[in-house]
Amino acid sequence: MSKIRIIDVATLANVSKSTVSQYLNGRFGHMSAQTKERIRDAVEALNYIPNPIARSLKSDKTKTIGVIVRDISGFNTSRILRGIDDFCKKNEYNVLIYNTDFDEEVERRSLLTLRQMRVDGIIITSTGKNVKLINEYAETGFPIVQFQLEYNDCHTDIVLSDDREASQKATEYLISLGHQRIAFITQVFEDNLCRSERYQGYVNALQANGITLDKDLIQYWDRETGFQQSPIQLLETKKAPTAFFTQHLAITTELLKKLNIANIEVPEQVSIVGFDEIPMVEMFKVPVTVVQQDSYHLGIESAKLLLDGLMSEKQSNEAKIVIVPCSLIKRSSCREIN
Amino acid sequence: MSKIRIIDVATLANVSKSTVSQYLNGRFGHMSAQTKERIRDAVEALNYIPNPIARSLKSDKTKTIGVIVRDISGFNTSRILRGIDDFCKKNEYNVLIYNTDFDEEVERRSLLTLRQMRVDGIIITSTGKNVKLINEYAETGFPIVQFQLEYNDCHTDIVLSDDREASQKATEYLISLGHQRIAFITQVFEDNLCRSERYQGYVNALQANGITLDKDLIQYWDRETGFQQSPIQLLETKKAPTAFFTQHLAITTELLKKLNIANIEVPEQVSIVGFDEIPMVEMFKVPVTVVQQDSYHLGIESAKLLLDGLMSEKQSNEAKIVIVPCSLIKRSSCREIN
DNA sequence: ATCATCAAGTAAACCGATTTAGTAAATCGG
DNA sequence: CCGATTTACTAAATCGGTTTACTTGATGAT
Repeated sequence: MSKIRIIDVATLANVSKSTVSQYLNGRFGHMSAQTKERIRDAVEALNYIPNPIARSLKSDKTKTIGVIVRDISGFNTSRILRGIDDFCKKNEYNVLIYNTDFDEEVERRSLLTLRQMRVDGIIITSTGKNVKLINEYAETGFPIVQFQLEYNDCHTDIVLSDDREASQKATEYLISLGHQRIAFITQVFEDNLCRSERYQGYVNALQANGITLDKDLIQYWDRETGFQQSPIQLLETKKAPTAFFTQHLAITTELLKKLNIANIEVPEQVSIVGFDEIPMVEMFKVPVTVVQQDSYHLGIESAKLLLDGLMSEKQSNEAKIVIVPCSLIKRSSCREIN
Repeated sequence: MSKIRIIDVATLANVSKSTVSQYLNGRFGHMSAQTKERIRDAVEALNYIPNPIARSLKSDKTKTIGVIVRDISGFNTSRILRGIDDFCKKNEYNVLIYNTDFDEEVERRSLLTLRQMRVDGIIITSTGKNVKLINEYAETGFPIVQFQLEYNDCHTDIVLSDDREASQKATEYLISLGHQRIAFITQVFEDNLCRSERYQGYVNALQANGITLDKDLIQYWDRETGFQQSPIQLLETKKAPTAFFTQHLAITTELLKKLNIANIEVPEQVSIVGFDEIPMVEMFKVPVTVVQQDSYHLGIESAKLLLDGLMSEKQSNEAKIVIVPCSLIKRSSCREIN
């Protein structure tokens, strides 16, 4: 394999390696047309490709970015990564992926390691526990982009789904079907940016339609402890909701299971809208209507934001925000009520 | 960030950079205990970490491997990648992922690019169209591991699922439930290693149980053209199968859809076993019994095989094969018949 | 004819490590 | 006590490029 070095090209073309280097970097100012041609021929003849490592050493650029995610094999994450990768490869950047599994210490080490590896920039969806380090990176001019941000105090460029808007639209859709009592089931959203945004969207939709917010319909769910109040019980109260708006894939599926066990029919007895697309939903007993985040685009936009910064010399010092719209995928889990 | 070089450490410790380099590489043979200590302190004090790029340039090792897959966001693929990545990170190797989308030209370019990038080895699940190039790599001593191999003429190390065994077990399971007429629905399997293996497993199971193979029950399916013969029609023939054994996730789901439309109850009217786990199956109307490939382990074993080769100097010249067992996940899509 | 300018190209330093070949001082054997 | 060996360490070459500063010969202006 390619053991050909710049010196071999130089020798064959009868010039110095400096000149070949100039040629390779498109600086033809200081060479005659013939020289240029001879070098071109030599490069071709030897099938020469510059050693990127040697290049990196001198230039201190690796044409590689780091991406820190929770789990590469997540349904959304893998799509986001695909977007990031597609955009990077198109621009001849490589991508180094680091998994954190939500572990803040692993995240910290990943940040450190990636800089030691001399990546040109980092895209991260963080645990929110390394805010200081991340902001420090950003402030010292190291290019860093965050997506799916879950906390507030952020000094970096960010890419987000249009959570509030999407949540509002979804709620309004239910309202348009006649639903007035819509349960909003969420993980705790204090200090969590996108969850708060979704809550805001829900509240806005109610307000815009003159429906007063009933705190009893705001229900919490937690991965460990499950539902704060059993949704089945909730349906038995006299102020029972006619629809559920669930804020997480896991919430949607758990709810579905519980309803199934309790023999409550969807959408006949209750309607459901979920946040986040569910793999294989169309195979479910009741395909459920969801807000779909455009994960692939989230990836593309993150990469774009980062590489734009890398490729245009002058960096603006104010943090940029890119919002990616979501879409409401209507399936058969909602019905119109009178 | 870390602008500290080996020379800074050397200066602080009052030795030459050669000695520091020796120290860093654990060759303490030629230095006194005090010197060693002074260097240790200096490294610590400056928080020095060697520049991996400079290292790579001299050593011609990048501590990075390339992985070529069809699509990073596939359900199985993403898990395999996670396995590969976990093993590599544990051994301080980095992973560069290339997606091919089944495109042989993209695959060829990925192979070329990865070598130009000087990766230390490659793990690939190939389209089967670049056999020559891959074998050429292997024969020139470049470390390369293939997994989920779909063709036969292979000169590299490989990691495979135990397709034949798993298929046999699954078929025997159906037989043990009393099924004698089991339809085997597959993509064309000529020239395709794992598909042929699965077919063999099926045939073996029948044979071992004294059931004669009925060619009419071998049905082909194709992504473009769908089922060779409608499964519904097949069920109406007088030699109808009592069970389906589907060889691909897409076949399983398409079959399920068709049966649903035709109002054929599973498992009451027909039993089903699928090959490959299906995301969210437990949410299906009928959770289906499947052969599950242990994707994560497939990844681990691939990485292990490659890194073992990289880390132990002497490479054996005969290609190694690692087989990873599958498991049969029993759900409610099969019933016992008399 | 003479000095300045410019075009075309090169030698050498540099990036930050590793490795080889070598040196000075201490130790050892006889 | 002298040459040989060992110990502890270093100078310089090397990896394969990029970049800077310099050279040379030709052209142009006066």
